[in-house]
Amino acid sequence: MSARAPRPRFRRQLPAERRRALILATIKCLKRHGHEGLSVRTISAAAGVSVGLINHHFPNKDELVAAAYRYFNGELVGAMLAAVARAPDSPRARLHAFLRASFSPPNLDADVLAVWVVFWGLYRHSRLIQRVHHETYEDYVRLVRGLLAELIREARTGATRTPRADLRLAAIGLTALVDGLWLEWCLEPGTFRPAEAIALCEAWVESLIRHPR
Amino acid sequence: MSARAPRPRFRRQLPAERRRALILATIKCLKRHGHEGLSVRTISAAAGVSVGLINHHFPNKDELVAAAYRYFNGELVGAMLAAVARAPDSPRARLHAFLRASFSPPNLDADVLAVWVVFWGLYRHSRLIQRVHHETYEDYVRLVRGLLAELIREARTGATRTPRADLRLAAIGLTALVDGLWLEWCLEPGTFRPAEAIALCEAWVESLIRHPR
DNA sequence: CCTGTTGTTGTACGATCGTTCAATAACCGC
DNA sequence: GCGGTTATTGAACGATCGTACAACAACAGG
Repeated sequence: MSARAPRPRFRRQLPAERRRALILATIKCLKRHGHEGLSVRTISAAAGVSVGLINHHFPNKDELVAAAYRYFNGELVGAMLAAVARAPDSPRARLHAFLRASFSPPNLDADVLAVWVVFWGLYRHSRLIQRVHHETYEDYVRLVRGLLAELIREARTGATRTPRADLRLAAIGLTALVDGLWLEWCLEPGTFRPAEAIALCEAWVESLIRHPR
Repeated sequence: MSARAPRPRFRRQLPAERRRALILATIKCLKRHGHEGLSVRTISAAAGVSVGLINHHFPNKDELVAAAYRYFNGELVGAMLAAVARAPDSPRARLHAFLRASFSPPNLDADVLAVWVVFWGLYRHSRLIQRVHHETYEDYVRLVRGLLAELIREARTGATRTPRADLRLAAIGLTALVDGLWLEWCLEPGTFRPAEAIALCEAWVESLIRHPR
């Protein structure tokens, strides 16, 4: 009665699944340990696999990190687009939905900032990261510009003329304000509430439309 | 005729001087190589000294990095305070001087951002960096709040009442706008000119004072 | 049940990391 | 000039890094 139960020591998975699991583990390590979490041993341990598996699914560590960056970026932009798409069909409601999504979990999180900081640090010295950035950031800029363009177009139906240049500067300013507030909150969550950040942004846009320069 | 010229192989320096040189070398490496520049070998090579000297003047690498952070922070805040002090004695002139200093070299520099990014990345996991941050950042916040308080006090001499809460939110918003624009410019210097950033900030403050919420 | 494919393991390697420490030599005071 | 102080050097250590690779084993198709 050799009731052998040779439970398999590991489970084979399709490359796509394993790649995704490794990407998720990379982000988890980044959140937990920052830049120090970016080692193949830390990541493979978090994924519950051996060290060598990373180089089986990715040509090298940099490619894994770049894939994680692409995934992270895509999640953010996707959440923003989805939030805007769910909003009522009015320029103000869409902007509000965008701001609400910007200043709520899972984006408004010190862990998320920690991940961004690491990616920013890699940006200057990694062609891969630069390429991923340019591929994904454009969608975000287009979204912000689109939201503002709607609002300005709506306001322009009146008598006030609004020159083209305003849209460019407005988008730059709104992006800066959102990013700056987001950064500030993540660094020191106690100093203001998310609702106040949204109010600040909406007030800025409002004054921009009512008193164009 | 033994015209021996036994030129000394190195020059002894006072600990204070050497420490300063090592701090400057650390910042230089951070600018040039980012997080990868943070190794005792890279730093000592940049300073033109041997590896062992770092541990003679600093108990360990983390203390050197923290000292570099303190120096870097001090330089920034010092430059801001000096710029404001040099300005004409009017609230608007002082704010303008602050903004001009924020959006000019040496602060407005992608290299400087690279250094900040590394320090931000260390912030969460290093008690030393956290302590230095709290010791130095307070001066900066006090400066911004002071500038805004002057402006609001001046505006309040009229009939409009301006509740206390506005100063807090105003400082938060201005800091966010400045930091966000600064970050944006360093990441992509081509999209707008420093003068436009200053104009955006001043317009924001202006609308804040004229139309308090 | 056997066989081929290939996802997975774990060791090994060379490089680099931060730190230690004995030896060295530059400079000051006599 | 001659010691004494100590800033400075450079080799050595153990730990950890990313990658390569041969051996193993899980699963599918016959």
